[in-house]
Amino acid sequence: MTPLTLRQLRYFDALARFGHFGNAAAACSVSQPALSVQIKELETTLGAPLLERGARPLRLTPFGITCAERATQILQSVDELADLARAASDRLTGTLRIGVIPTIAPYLLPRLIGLTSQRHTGLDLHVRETITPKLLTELKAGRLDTAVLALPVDEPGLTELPLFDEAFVLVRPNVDANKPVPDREALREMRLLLLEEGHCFRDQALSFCNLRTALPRETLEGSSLSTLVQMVGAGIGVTLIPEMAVAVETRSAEVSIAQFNDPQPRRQVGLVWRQASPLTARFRELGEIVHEAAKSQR
Amino acid sequence: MTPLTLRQLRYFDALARFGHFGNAAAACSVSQPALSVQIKELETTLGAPLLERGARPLRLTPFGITCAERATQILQSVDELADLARAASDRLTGTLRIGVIPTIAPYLLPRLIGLTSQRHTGLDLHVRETITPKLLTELKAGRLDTAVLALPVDEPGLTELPLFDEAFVLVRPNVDANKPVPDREALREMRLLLLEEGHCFRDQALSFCNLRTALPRETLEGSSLSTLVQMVGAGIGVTLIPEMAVAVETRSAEVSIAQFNDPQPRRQVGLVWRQASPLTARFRELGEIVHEAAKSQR
DNA sequence: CCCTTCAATAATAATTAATTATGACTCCAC
DNA sequence: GTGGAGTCATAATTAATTATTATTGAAGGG
Repeated sequence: MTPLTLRQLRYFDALARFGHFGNAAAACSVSQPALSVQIKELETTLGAPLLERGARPLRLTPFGITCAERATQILQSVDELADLARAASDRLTGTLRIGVIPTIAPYLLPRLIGLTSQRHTGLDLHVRETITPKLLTELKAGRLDTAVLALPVDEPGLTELPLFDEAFVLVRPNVDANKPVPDREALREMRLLLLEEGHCFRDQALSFCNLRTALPRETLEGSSLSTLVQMVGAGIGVTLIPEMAVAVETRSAEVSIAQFNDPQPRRQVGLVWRQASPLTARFRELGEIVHEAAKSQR
Repeated sequence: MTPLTLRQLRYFDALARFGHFGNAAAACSVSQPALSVQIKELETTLGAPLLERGARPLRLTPFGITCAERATQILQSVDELADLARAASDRLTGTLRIGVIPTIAPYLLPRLIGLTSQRHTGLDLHVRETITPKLLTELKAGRLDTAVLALPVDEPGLTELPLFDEAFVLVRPNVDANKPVPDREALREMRLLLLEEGHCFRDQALSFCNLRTALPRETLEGSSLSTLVQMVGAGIGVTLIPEMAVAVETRSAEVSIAQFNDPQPRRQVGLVWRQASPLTARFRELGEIVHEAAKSQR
């Protein structure tokens, strides 16, 4: 009887996540037959079918579901073993999979990558940019090592390290530059441009205005801060952006920036990782570097 | 970079336990160089030394000790996975979602649940009672594992297992007990009580009378066989019920039961499941039990 | 010292897993 | 139902990994 291999568990884990042989194989960087064969091997070894052949969309058997959960857990343990090894070395080396939310990534990453490549030769940063809930899912599943996002996230099993606070500033057309800065009530009467659903920055902006949801009449949604600022430049409305975005975003748009009077809207940016990760000390080190990279943008 | 393998962990686990390459290799049924090479591979992959070379007796590095513990734990999880598979495939256990049509459910289930709870401790039956089309939809969507209903269903992708045949009997008021049994033509002239639209039993009864739809003038619809029999008892008309319902339904009603002369109306009861389901063998086993449970009602 | 023991290395054989090519089956649209 | 796209399984072959045996180098004990 052939022994169980980690390779089989890796392929099966991918298959369970993608629900598709071809995509799972691509994710594992192998051909589809290679994955097919290994899955069948795994079924033979375990002596029980993992999925219903010939059913589409792909369906796992009850045992398959159990097995996939267990496989994921085993693979995570194995990854931690590798982390453990890295933690034993005294520097930040190897591959580090880091997630960053879209309202931070473009302003932080260029400088962050610059800093780490200077000081930490041997560190290979893999960056994933997406919204907070997805980052947290990936993090907990062990597909990311750490993430830079707005605190608090308040998830059990995750450690948060606050790095710095930053204010949100008002972006309005140049023609409005000399008008008085609106307070939160006045802001509610203006056409406020926001990021689309799912971005934490959107929620923070809304909460500053004491709104729970957007007022459909008065808002317009964009997929990046850059888009929003361009629209402001075209006179369509006003928007908020974090301080770290100011330098980049005002470079190519005819807009005026204004600080709010107290109470200023703010967000806290921090680093998050799995509490159980053996790389905790390395993450704190990384936090320093992220902080430094962000500082130069503000 | 070569990936971590379970084989490496197995060898290293043995090495840590025996403290001796030769003995560890023997325990793994491989030659000493084979183990040596794999251990070195593991060290390369992890990027840290696991043991102090050139020391005798063999000494693990601090990281090696941690690693050995973790390896043992991982190997244990993998073994558990194999156990899980055996438990899953050995007998009919776990949760089984079964659908039953309303003209079978009340007569089959009490005894079926009795039998399974006796013989298959560990089997958790989830029952859903509804009409055939809905059962088939649920089945194909994977929200049911199997269903007991009247055959044929003739759906692609589903397997049918005939279990038994049963006749329909005539239910009429006690005062009619000594009248001759009507044939199908005579039945058309009587006031025939039927289940409401959607029940396959209704269609089977109509088809016996050579009718495609009910004659509105002469029929009355009920939502359960029990209701129909009660109405017969009140002298409102006559109805048909399957044999398995006789014992239960005549207990509390003043009605008389009569067998039809040939050709008798009949239905075939069977079990249906997704062709692709790996539980086929278990379903056949379940079929036996359903058959037995039904037998005792007839 | 020499001898024994142990682990590493080298050359080669065996095994395992990959690739490409192809076939079968399902689902959908016409 | 017929044709086509999509999806997974299978087959033949090649590439890779892992094993074996034979041998060497290094350490410790008489």
